[in-house]
Amino acid sequence: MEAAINLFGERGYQSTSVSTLAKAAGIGKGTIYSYFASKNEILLAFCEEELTFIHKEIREKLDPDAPLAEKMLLVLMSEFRFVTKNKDFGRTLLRELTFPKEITIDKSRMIEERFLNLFVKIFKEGQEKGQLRQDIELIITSGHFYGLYLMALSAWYSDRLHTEEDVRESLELMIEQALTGLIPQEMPLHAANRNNGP
Amino acid sequence: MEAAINLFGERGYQSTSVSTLAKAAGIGKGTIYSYFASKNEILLAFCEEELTFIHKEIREKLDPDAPLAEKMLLVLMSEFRFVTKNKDFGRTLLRELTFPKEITIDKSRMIEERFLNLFVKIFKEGQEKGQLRQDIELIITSGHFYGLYLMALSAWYSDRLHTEEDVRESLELMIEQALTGLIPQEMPLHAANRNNGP
DNA sequence: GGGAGAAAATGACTGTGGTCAAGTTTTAGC
DNA sequence: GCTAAAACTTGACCACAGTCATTTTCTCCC
Repeated sequence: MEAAINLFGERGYQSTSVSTLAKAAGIGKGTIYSYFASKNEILLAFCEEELTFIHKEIREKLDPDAPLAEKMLLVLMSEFRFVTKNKDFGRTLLRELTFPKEITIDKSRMIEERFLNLFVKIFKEGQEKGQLRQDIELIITSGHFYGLYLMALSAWYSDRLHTEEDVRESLELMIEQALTGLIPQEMPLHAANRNNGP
Repeated sequence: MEAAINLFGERGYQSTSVSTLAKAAGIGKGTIYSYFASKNEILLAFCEEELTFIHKEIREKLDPDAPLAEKMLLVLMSEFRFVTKNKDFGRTLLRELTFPKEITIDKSRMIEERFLNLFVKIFKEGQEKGQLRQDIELIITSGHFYGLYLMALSAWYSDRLHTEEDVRESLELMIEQALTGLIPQEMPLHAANRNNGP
């Protein structure tokens, strides 16, 4: 892991071969594969270590009295900044986290669960403060926001959003939409659904 | 492309090597790389062909008078079924579509744009029928729903949702949340935001 | 028809992730 | 202290994606 952090930091993830990594760590290549299921899993393990640190940092920055939208934006943008600090690193990590191979499912889920738990915790506080509906499943709501985060990342990787500022704006809008809802606000849901004309 | 469709169908994407594909097509391997930037781009090209067909099918199934939530669920589930028909195929495709390498950004964006346009079209109809707020940017709303779709797929690939039925239920809940909003419905946004206790 | 130059096709070659049979070290029982 | 089994380590080896110098084919003008 030490060697991995150094080499990935210096030369990037893609251009560090497993053989090089093994040599730097002073062990055989095969040994690496008896501790990690694939090269990508090394990345996940690295990410898991970092995440502890990042999440602590986020918790410190979080103002408990801030509006829910502001809290979520802070969390999502912090994660965004971390994961896109290096483009290749982030892409590989996200690919493996979001659409994991069978071989890395366990590690992937463990990491994603950390995100989701952080979300759930924030939403629970929100519910207690009356900022959030009581009749929703928080795990679904967390998934909802995780989806917005993925979308923003995807748009950034597809060059549809060019800068951090673009990402922030899009997230802000999507969060606002998620909180206030998309149907016309003066009209209850069942009426809106079957309305056939302006 | 013909050879690709056959071989990917028979042996799967991962286990079809580019050399094999070239031999089957009766051309040299290098020739393939003068038409496609990478092996993954062949997949994207294949997907683009299929998408025309899938989208036509979706448009036929869409009841124009159905509630918005129902329409979106139909669209998202159709895409889900298509992309997860074969697990490996879908994973590689989604990885490349959602977090593309520089080399495939163009093709990726072209495909994603088709999705988003389909969404925008549906939302525009929704706005005309008064099912949707007038004061929202439809492209952001489309992104919002694309995010929910990605989340559902991710949960399926991570084994957090096991069956198609699980995916449908989660999507249904998330769509409902997106439409009706997450803040308490009798309370306007600005009041909810700074409320400090139940 | 011929020849020169552009365009397209090719497959031997390279570097990589991942495997596994053989080799080495540790552990446990006597 | 000795031995046998269990646990761990290893690097030669494999299959594959992607490259590029060379060869083949096409194009167009005289």
